[in-house]
Amino acid sequence: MSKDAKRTTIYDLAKLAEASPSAVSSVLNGTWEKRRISRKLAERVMSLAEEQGYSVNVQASLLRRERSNILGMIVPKYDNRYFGKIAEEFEATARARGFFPVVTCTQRDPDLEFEAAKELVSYRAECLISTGATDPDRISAFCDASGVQSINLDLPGTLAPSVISDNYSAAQELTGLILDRCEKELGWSGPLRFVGGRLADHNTSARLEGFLAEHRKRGIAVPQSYIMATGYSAEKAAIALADFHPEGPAGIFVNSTISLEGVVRWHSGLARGGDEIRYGCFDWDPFGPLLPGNVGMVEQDVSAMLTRAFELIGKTDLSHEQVLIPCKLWPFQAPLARREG
Amino acid sequence: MSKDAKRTTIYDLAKLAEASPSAVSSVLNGTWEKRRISRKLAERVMSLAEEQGYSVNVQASLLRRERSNILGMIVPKYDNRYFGKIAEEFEATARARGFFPVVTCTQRDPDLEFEAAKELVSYRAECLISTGATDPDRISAFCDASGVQSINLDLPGTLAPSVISDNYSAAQELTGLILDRCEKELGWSGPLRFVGGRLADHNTSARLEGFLAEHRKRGIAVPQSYIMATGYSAEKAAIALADFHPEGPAGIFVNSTISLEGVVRWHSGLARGGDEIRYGCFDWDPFGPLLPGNVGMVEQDVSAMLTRAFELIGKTDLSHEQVLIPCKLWPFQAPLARREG
DNA sequence: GTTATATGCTCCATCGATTGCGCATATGTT
DNA sequence: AACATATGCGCAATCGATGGAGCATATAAC
Repeated sequence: MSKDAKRTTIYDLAKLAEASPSAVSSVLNGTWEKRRISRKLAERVMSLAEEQGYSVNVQASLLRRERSNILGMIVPKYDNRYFGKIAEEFEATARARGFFPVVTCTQRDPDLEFEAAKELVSYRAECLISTGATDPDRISAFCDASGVQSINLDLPGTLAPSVISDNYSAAQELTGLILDRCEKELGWSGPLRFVGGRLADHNTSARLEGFLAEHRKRGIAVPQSYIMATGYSAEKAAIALADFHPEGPAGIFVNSTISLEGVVRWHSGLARGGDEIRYGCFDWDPFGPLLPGNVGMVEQDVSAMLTRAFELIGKTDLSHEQVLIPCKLWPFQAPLARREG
Repeated sequence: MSKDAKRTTIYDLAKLAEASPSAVSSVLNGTWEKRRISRKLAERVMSLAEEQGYSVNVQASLLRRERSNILGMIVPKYDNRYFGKIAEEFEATARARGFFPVVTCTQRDPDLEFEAAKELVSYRAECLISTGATDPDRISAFCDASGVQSINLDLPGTLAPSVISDNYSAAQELTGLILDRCEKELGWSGPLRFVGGRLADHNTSARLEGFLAEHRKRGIAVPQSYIMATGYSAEKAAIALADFHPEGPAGIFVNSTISLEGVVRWHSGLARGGDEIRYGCFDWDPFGPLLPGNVGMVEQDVSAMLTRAFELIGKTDLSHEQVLIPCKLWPFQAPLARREG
């Protein structure tokens, strides 16, 4: 069975079953009742297929029907829970709806993103979801020219509908939480510092706006130097903070878990122990609640985002609007008083 | 350009270029010099293709050449850095070698694993790499019957070559590290507890052997009740430890970051503060070094594993042996003495 | 007994790209 | 002038599956 150089085709099965290839084909793709094939022949063919280890040649099948069933997704990285969850849920949902999901990871590299998109278009994907793409419009334009639907997730574009988190509101809430906790636990009232992300990036700028709005609401001025959007890198966050040796209380709004790594590294290295530091992070990680000084995290609602994105698939009359999905804010308890234990 | 219901084909381009479809095809797939097509025609075709936004129909192309260029990979989850890195590096390496990587995440579900494998075989993948598959032999047997090569990564099987971490040695080293640190910092000499993983699982049992070997070497007996292989879940690890209220020093060997979450949750909730607890984890996470009590972690050498796996692709004369890849042990510094600061 | 209707299956063109073979025309050789 | 070789390209079969159209035979209706 495993010796055949060539794989079993419907023609082989047809010979064995003494039937025509079209009968075999219709049995195997489930249209045999519509095509009035007898149950007897159908069963013969199916058991032969089983026996011979037959599996359709998808390439041939897809060539003939003009549908690929492929759903493509581009994600920048797999190095945090957010994108990991997106990929997992996307695959599960796609499969549940009869699609073949193909997820590809493009390392935040605009050219790689575009190459991957082109590849997925070559495979005649039904729809391409660009997640956190650095240049979503370039991808949408290309997809458009090839008649492939595209949808933006996480970062918005102007040439396709976009499903994104409500960064502004959640950032404002998180800022409020950190300020409240600083007030309550340290008797100190800001302003906070903003660490991580890229200002050119839509999400970062929306979060910064929320951050500033909450300060404004409370009548707190934020010095320019407090905004440290150092990119998505633990090192850069740690370096940006390296010269910061707080003498008194301080608070930080951390943008993404990757920056959080840098902040926590800095924090744990503080000579004075950093007991008077409070921070919160716009992103979720299961180790977050265990980090000293962390007052809360924002978790983006991946399920809701994907649900909305899937609703858009196949729709053609789309206005290219942004769909905003609220986030969940997880406040953490004040740390157990270790020192007094 | 975006109005065409049908996508541009080589026949359309042939008409526009006043040439034959075969000439167009050879220009577009790079064989035109071998086929003695003039540079002049080639350039005309290429610019027309660009202009028309042409992209090959991979389905048709792959049907004709009997090569798919698809490299499939099955991973159980994207919820930790290990599998995330595997997926990322697999994709990058595959792309660099001219393959089209398709990674699919199967939620540790044996049936889903098998379905995904069947799907990839239908796509005529050149080779399927099963990572951490719960039932790798079932997949290998199926692939074998269809003439598709299969390779096991992370967990070994008997029907295909397997590239796995040297769990035994690394576990023994990690056990030694934890015991040493308990000795040095707490003046206590074990035995340690073993938390997380599944005993039926090859990796867990190899790690447990290394764990026991190191104890044996030091003449330390490990009570049966100290082995708590509660599965891959933070909750279960936390529950298993819930009744454990150490009065004196204690040490834990934690199997995987997912279990580590549970251990750390338990640890941070200890009434006495858990200052006399030391643990280490067989797995890597960037927040690890920042967790109090964590003396070190084992990082599996993803690059080396994938390099070896890629070397096996296309080889047919394979003995189905296991290739062992050494891990890296990262010892962490003793925590800065916060309390005395 | 003749005309509908149902049943069960086959024939064949088709999807788009690839490639062995071969036919012209151009250039070189003696 | 006659022949050899090189250049440039087209023809047509092929990969495997699909599905509209149609052909027998069987059963029902009148």
